[in-house]
Amino acid sequence: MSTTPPIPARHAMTTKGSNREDIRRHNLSAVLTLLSRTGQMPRSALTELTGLNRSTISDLVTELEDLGLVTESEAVTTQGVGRPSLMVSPAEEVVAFAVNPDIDAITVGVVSFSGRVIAKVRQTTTVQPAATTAAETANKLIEQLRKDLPANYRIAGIGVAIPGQVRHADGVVRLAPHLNWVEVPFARMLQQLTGLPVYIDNDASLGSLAERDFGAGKGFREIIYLFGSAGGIGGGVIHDGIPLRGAAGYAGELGHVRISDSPNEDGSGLTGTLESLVRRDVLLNALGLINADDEQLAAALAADKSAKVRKIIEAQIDALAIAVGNYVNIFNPEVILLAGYLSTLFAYDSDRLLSRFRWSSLTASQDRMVVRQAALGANLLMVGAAGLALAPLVNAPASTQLTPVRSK
Amino acid sequence: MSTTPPIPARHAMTTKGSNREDIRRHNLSAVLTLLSRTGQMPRSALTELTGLNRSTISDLVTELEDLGLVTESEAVTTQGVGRPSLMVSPAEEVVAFAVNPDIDAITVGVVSFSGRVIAKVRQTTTVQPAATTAAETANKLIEQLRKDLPANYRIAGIGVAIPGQVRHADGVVRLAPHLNWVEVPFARMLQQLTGLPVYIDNDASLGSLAERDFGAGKGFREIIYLFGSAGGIGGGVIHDGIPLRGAAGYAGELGHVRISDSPNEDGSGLTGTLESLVRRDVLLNALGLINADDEQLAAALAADKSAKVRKIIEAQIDALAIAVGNYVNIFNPEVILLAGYLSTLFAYDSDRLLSRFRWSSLTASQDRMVVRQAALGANLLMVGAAGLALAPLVNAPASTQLTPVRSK
DNA sequence: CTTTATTTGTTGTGTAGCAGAACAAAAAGA
DNA sequence: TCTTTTTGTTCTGCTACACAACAAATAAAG
Repeated sequence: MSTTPPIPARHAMTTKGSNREDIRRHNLSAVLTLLSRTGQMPRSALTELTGLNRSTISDLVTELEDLGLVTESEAVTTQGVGRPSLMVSPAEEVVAFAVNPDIDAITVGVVSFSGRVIAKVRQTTTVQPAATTAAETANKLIEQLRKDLPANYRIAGIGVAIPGQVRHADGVVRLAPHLNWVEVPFARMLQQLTGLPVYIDNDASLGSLAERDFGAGKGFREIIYLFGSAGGIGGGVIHDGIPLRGAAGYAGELGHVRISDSPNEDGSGLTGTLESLVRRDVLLNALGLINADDEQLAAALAADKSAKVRKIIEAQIDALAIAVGNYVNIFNPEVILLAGYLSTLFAYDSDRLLSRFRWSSLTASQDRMVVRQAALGANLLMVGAAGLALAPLVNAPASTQLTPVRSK
Repeated sequence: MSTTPPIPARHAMTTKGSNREDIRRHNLSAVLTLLSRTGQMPRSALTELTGLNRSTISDLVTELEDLGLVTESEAVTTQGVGRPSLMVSPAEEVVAFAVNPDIDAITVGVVSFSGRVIAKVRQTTTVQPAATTAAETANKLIEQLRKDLPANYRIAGIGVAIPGQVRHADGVVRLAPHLNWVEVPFARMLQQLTGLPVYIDNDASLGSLAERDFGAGKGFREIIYLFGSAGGIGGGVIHDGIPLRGAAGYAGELGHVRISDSPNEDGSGLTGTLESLVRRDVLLNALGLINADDEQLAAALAADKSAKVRKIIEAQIDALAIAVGNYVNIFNPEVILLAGYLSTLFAYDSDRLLSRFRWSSLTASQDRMVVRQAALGANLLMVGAAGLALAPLVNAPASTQLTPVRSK
């Protein structure tokens, strides 16, 4: 008998039964997931990673090939004794559109199955686009991108990243403060314009997914993602490799968590929250900048040696450290990813952040935990949003419909 | 085509393949899970709830019966047209021991598979029992209870609820402040004494599980559980029906989250945390009580009308409201369960708590969310700890070994 | 009281999908 | 050139589920 059996990973799961079809779907999905994460992989690696039999993998890959989702090719490099294994690659012709409406611009991209951004267009807008305008602009940009795609490409759908709260039952934007959208059925609007299936979620949540699959969170299963932008602070939580969504999809509002008695208000009117204390605009102001991206900000920061600026930034780092400590206590993550403005703060004085944070969380929870800067840059939301639209395909390869580029 | 396809529940799961055995295990587990939660159930209900075929359920139930895990009996009450369905019940002879070492006493119980506490003994101790003493006492009590069990009973194992942080990789108590245990391999110690498999976890986490299965959290999949005791404030998070454990098992330290600039220290030396502001002992003191259980406290509270006491308790309610608001923003739960001392606070002035909390969390996240008092009383930890020990059996009914009461 | 409709348990058959074995193919090394 | 190693292919077998046919047990209708 084993000394101390490990606590079972899943204490209780679903009480739904499963049958042969579920197995097949799960195995097809497992293979396709591996391929979409790594780009390409020999068949022998698939057998090893899935634990399935060679003959089964052969069968699965054949089915995926028939579905047009993967291609097989002779191995170019051989790495050892024995017959070389066939290389399996995700089909480049399967793509998804990514849409990101924001205050100043609407960005639309085409992203391939393997996470490569094929094309991207950005249309700047006048202040605060109305939802209908945004949907029409997005539709126009999608049509434009669609024209340039080869005829044999197929589309999984559209993924939308929203700077706000999205109800995932029906894809309605519950509240997006900066866009001034309230209860906007954006998914439905865009679906009706484009005829494509539309998937929608909060931007920070999608960012955390992209980082998990292709960025600094690769290989981790417990991730806290904190993203600072001009609009405020958003968050995403990955638990056991899966995003935490909550009852309606609003989970992960890590910026709106109260950590102080300060009367400062954040973008949602809550006082003493992380977002109310860590403010990009305050720092820009102190540096005499009006509009600057994160690179320009970092440069200005490196140049400025004034005590005033240092004081501001240190106060913000201290606030961030408290929040990070809180999330370590709550989630016991493997890694905390700081993105955007928060990444800049971390880079400015990581020692201060780390030492303060160690002071404000339980020591046990800090075991082997790391704080990191996020890795993905400008294409973050494109990859994340497209990943959302591609998820149904990856989860159920055989039963997901794809739309040809040229509609009949 | 559907208008707006719902966001897939699981964005990405494991990349391990599955085979026929996995199906069988999953289905046996699904049936047994349903039975252990509801006590008993007709076969027809099992077919409906699992979605499996009648003949398959017949097969599964037969196997579980052969394993001695369930019994079938003629339905007593008939409720409608048609042939009455056979009633399936979890076997009463399958039990687990529950152990809960605390400052003042060690409690051990026998809990049946269906969540019934068959017997319970409590041995008071002198201050702060050393781990070895606690293990020996627990072993003695287990032997005592074991003697009284009928010979045909079988034991799944021992579940231990620890008031502290438990590393779930090896069952070591990382830190239990009130017991003054540091890096104690309690699971291994108890396993060596008893010869039974030992499972161990944090007490509040186990409390949340018990409430999910048998208490106020029944039927919910997104639960925040906050428990106030003499020792401090613990928490448990249930996400998608599964407890949130984090990288090492320390997740859910909801009492040690900083919500204020106050210099008050909590039991772990962190300042401004929920636990530092919501203190049972402070209230007891103000009421002139030395040692009182929650009932006595509530009674004293009802009798006392002094402004001083009201002020103390209102400050604590306000602090609790902030924390509750934070957790709503972070987790977007369906229900928040307040247990122990926090339940008393809630009962004292629920309106104040609710209105304050609504003020400190995002409105969207409050949609259809409820705050409730926990339902389980004194047997909470017994049921939770036993559930932990029974989990492997429920998850893999066919391949889990049970130990006979009389060892050969 | 008999007949009918309804629901459930039982039994036998069909089948999808995975494992495993045997064999062939393609590489490296002796 | 021969051996060893690794992988792909093909065939067989088995398991576990769905489905259909039938039997059993009830309530309702006549």
